[in-house]
Order: sequence, then C-alpha cells, then structure tokens
Amino acid sequence: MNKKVRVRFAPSPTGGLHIGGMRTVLFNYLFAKHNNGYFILRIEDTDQNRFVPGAEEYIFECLKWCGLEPDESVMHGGEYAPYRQSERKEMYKQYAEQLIKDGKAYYAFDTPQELEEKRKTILNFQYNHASRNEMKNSLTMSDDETKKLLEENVAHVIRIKMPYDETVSFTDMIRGEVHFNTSQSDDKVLLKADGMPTYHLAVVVDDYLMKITHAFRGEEWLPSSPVHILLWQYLFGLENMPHWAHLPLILKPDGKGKLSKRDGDRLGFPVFAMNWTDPKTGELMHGFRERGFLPEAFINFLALLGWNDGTEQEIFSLDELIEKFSIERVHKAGAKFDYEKAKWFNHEWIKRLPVTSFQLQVKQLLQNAGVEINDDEKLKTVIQLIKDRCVLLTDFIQQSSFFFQSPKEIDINAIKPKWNEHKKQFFVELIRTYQLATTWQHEALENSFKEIAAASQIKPGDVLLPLRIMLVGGKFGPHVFNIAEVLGKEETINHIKRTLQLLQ
RNA sequence: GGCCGGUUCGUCUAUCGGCUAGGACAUCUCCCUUUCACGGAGGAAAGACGGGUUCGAUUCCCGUACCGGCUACCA
Repeated sequence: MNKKVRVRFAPSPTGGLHIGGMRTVLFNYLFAKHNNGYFILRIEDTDQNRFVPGAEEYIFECLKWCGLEPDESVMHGGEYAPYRQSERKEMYKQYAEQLIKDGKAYYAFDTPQELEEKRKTILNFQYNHASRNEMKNSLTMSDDETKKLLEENVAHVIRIKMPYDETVSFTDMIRGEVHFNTSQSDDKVLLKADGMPTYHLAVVVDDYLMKITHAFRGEEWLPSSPVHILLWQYLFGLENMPHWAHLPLILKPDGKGKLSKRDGDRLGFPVFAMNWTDPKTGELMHGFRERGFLPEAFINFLALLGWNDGTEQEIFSLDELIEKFSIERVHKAGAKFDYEKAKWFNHEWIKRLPVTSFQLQVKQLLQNAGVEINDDEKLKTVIQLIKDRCVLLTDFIQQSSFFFQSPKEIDINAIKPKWNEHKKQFFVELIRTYQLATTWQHEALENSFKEIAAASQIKPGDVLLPLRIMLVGGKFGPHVFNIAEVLGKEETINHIKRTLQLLQ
C-alpha cells in the first residue's frame, strides 16, 4: 500500500482559469506535495467545438505565476504522455468496445435532431432504462442490423447501460459515504460520434492509465460520480479506483449560485488569476495579477476559502500550506467569495514580505504609468516607507510617483483658503534654513521646522499640510519629513519655491 | 419535477456532547497620528425551524424550510 500519491488537475482549455479552478489546482498541489507525491496536469480537450486558442498556454502561465508547477504535463513531459486527451483519442475506443462486449454499453444511432425532438415533446426526457427500448440502438435492433449500420459508417455513439435499481456507494474524503441509485442517471454517452470520448469515459481511462491515486474535483461532479464508479468497476476494478474528494463550490458574494466569469465585471473585482482576453469576442476579463495581487496572497486566500488548519492562523506561506494541508479539513459547504477579505490578505503580504520580493513588479507598474525609475536603491527606500499603506501593488503608483517626478497636479485649493502673508513668510524662512542645512535627515528637518514655527508664532499644524501639498501634490503619503528626506535638499526646496509661486 | 449536497455573527470560519459559542474581514467607538494609512483598546453581531436521543445538544438521529449543484454527442 505504499503507492506514490499521484493527483491531477484536468482543465478543459475553453477559457481563462477562474478562482474556482485555481483553488482546485491549489488543493491538488498541496495534497500532492504534503504527501511527497506528484501533481499532474492533464488537458481535457475532448470537445473540439469549444477549443479556444491560447487557453492552454494561459493555464500554464497562471500556474507558474502562483508557483504551482506540475511534475508532469504537456509542457513538463512525463512517462504517461501524451497529456492532452485529443492526442489519446485512439486509447479510449478499445475500452468503450470492451464495455459493449461485456454487455455494459451499447451502440446508439439516434441523431442529435431526433433526441432534440424527444426532449421537446416529452418533458424531462431521459435516455435511460425506461426509454432505451424505444430508441434506435443495438439493444433494440438485431445484431445483423447493427452490424450493417456500423459497416456503413452510420453516425453513432456508445452509451453506458445503466443498471436498473442498484445502489452505488463510495466514500468521499470530504463528505463521507455517498449513495446513489443507478436508475437515476441516464445512459451517458461514453464515445461521441466523432470518436472522441466524453468526460465520463476519459477521466476514468486516464486516471487509470496515469495511475492517479486521489481525484479531486468540484462538487458539480458529484451527481455523475455513479457513472464513473460503475466504469471503474467494469473496466479496472474498484480496488484500483482513486480516492475521491468533491470540493465545495465558490459562490457569488451577493445572491445565489456559483461564482461565474461574469460576476467580476458586474461586481467590480477579478475572478480570473490573470487577465484573459476572449479571442472570439475580444472581451477582457480582469485578473488578480494585473489588479495588483501578490501570488502569495492569492494562494493564501484561496486556501482559506474552504479550508483551515484548526488554529486561528490565517496567514500561511506556500510551504506552511504544504506542511499543514489535509483534505479532510476541507469544508463541505460552499463559500461566498469576499473581495474585501482577499484585499486584506494582500495587504498583509505586502507588509510582511521583504521589499526585494516585489520591487521589480512595482518598478514595472511605475514605468507603465510613465514614471521613470533609474535609482533602484531609492525605489527600495520609498517602497519600505509606504508599503504599510498599500493594499494592492497598484496603490504604489499613487503613493510613490511624487518621489520620482514632480506632482503633475498640486491641490492648491487645499492650501488657498487659509493662506496668508504670515504663512508665506514662514516658508520663505524655512527655505532659507533648509538651504543652510548641512545634514538632511528627517528628525533635523522636523526640528528646524518646529523652531521656525515657534519663532514666527505659528502653529506647526497650520503649515504642515501646506508643506505636504507642496511636496506630494495632495493630502496623502507618509510623514512629511520622511518624504523630504528621500526627496533630498534640492528637490524639497524647489517644490516649496514652485508652490509659493503658484500661490501668488 | 427528480436526484444529490449543504445550513454557526453581514462574510470566511473554530467547536471532534459541557458554551459566558472563539477568531478574522467588514462595520461602529476611542487612543495614537497636525494627511491617509499602520498600530493599540473596546462595542455591536450567529447555531434555519420542529421533533426526538441524552443529566446535558451548535455538536448525534428524523422531519420541515431554505440555499446550492446536476439532470447535453460541455466539461
């Protein structure tokens, strides 16, 4: 029983990866690494109508950004290749035919149009134990008839023959014992007319061939699990079946239902890991990365959405998550996604991560915003100074631009109403003093500021805000004298002079 | 409709029968701060409902209600 743990994440490349999918990746990854096992990424591209160019590359980039690299995949290789189901097409057929031989499946020749007709005329029509005797399939036709149609290459599918009134049970690692009556499920298509397997056949065959030991997927798969269990029983034996765990869904923050791609735009937060542009519609879906999230924070809040380690700890690094994760502690109930809490995680990570770990991203952000950075040491000092007040990486733009270029706009109206000659004289005196300064360091700057204020009988508070506006352009930023220190003597004095002129 | 799953503060959650029901986000008050944050102190805020079982149920069982998922030659 010392089988190496092998788990897989099996997305279909039909679009961007949203947080539900990313959390499934995360839980797979954490479980694999916690157990010293392997994490496999398999591309489930069995629906050729839904193929979206670029989606596959996008998936890999998301995983890379989060640091959740697969051990085996289309990109990483591995001994169970190919890892793309479209390239495994021929493998599935033999298993479908095996099932027919064993009487567990049958050929069905009903056309999509005929089925559609049925569904239109009969409410809740199901292709199942009750109706299959009236349909066009190898169960209702003679062997010769079937053989003839097959030889004539008449379009057909292979369907599983669900047993009548039997109970299928299995133990879900999260939910415990689950039971289903086989009559409830319809006769699912296993092999489509184009020769491609459906999900149902493909998962079972590939999980077997790839020696998957634990299969995690979203709760929406629970109702079709009896089909998969049966397939395991018929094809490979229940004793070889992976342990299942159906993960709770991530729900919309407002109202009802599982979180969908559209909810982001509607509610003003990202639902994708990274920006995703639909190649057909050209529509852009926003991602957490571009919104200014750190991968550490992204992973952290994803992990806590439905899982906790039983203590009150909330901030976990990837390594800690790997160490502490257990699938049994995953919740049964779905969780509403809370963007405010997600931002809090990001803030926490910005505060505790060393500046160097995200300095490059901030630099890029600033440069994209048109702020030229040519002094990395200064940037480091600035980030250190302002990181406590930045929730998202993008907040660094507003909070730090003025350190590198003169503010484009000075909120002069915040000074004007209370401006007078007396205050002006104060600043003239301040300039004179600062010009004579031999050292340039915030305590000294603050001291002389206060001394001048006292000498000119002015309350420091009355001139502190004007000074701030002069240096940063608005009512924000860290302590004024810290700013002045970083800005340097020349810049600080220039800023004061310039604003004094504006106030004339 | 049928089947399956779920149900603790507004939100994420702790509790493996003893609860004055704990924490976090958000919110409110105060302190710190002559900007905004950070930080600190405190407040308000929950066991869907009804039956059992038990000395004792948030915890176990049953029913009801509500929420969600599935019900395609999509995954």
